[in-house]
Amino acid sequence: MSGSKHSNKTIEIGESLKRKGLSVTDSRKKIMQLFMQQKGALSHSDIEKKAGTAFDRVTIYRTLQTFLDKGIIHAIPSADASVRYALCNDDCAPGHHEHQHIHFFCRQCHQTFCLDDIVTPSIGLPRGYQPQEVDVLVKGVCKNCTTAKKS
Amino acid sequence: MSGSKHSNKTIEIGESLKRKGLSVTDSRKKIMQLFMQQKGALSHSDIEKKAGTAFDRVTIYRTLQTFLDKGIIHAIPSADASVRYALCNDDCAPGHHEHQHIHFFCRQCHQTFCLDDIVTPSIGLPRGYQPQEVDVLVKGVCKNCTTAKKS
DNA sequence: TGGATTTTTGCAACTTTGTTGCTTTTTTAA
DNA sequence: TTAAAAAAGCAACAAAGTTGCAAAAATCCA
Ligand SMILES: [Mn+2]
Ligand SMILES: [Mn+2]
Ligand SMILES: [Zn+2]
Ligand SMILES: [Zn+2]
Repeated sequence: MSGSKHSNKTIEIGESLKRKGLSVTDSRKKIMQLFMQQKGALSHSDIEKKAGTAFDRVTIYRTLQTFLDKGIIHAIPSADASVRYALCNDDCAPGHHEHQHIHFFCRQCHQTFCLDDIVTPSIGLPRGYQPQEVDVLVKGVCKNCTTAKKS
Repeated sequence: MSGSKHSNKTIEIGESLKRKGLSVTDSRKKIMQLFMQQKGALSHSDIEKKAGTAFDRVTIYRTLQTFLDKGIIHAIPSADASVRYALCNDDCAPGHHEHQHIHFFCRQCHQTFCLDDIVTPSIGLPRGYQPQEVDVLVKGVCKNCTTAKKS
């Protein structure tokens, strides 16, 4: 961290928001930063905890919705009613997400990861079913937790 | 529900609950029946609507939890924070669900179906990741909606 | 079948999560 | 620098989920 008013990263984040057609505000910068710092995905309540009292709950809801709309983040399905979000790294556009990667939920550290290099398989469906999108969620033990245990 | 008349189905449902080691109550019979009548999966609120004022909300929560624990139903992941449930038709045991099938969410009728004949693909993961379970959720247009449109 | 024992239910009170309308503040663009 | 537009904060509300406890029902056994 330099002593100057703006680090490079802050400038980058601001630029990135502008490129998506969004005005640059403290909460958007902060939430974007949280996603960038984070290896795993974040839920609403994760963000609330990490952001502390800095922002109103409502602002977080609205920011997440905006980021979803603009194709900045995507929602990751889960079976426990707690949706998590992660940055889109493909070129997702406003109104259209295009993700081919799968997600991994670690039962040990309870983090969810985007495995960007693992492409979703094509699924053979019964006659009449028209697929538009495939979500794959693998549960197990993640890389970090596996190697941590070994040593 | 406790009249003198018992249909075959009612007896079957009671037997089925007993086999799972559960006592037979009105709410469990009713909720079990709803799942059996239904082609698609049911959310908590679906059940609340269909059951009307017959049961307390809390009873529905507890019944769903019990059915999950006993391996009678399974939870289906979704990206919109509304978990749906469907009957297990494999031999799921208390404490252990074993499902190999995929799920299909129809964007037109908003129903979720178990495609019991479509087996989950095996996914090649990066080194260090240990998979234990694979959930596949395909979104698109279901068979019913496709054929309905054609005619 | 009756009645003690165990289990489940309903209720109330509460927490958490999510939504909406409105006012003030901040950001943007001229 | 200022006017217009957008976002944030606030409050009030609605929906979803949890917990403890007393009443009701189901099970068990003599
Ligand atoms: Mn992802
Ligand atoms: Mn299923
Ligand atoms: Zn892990
Ligand atoms: Zn359909």
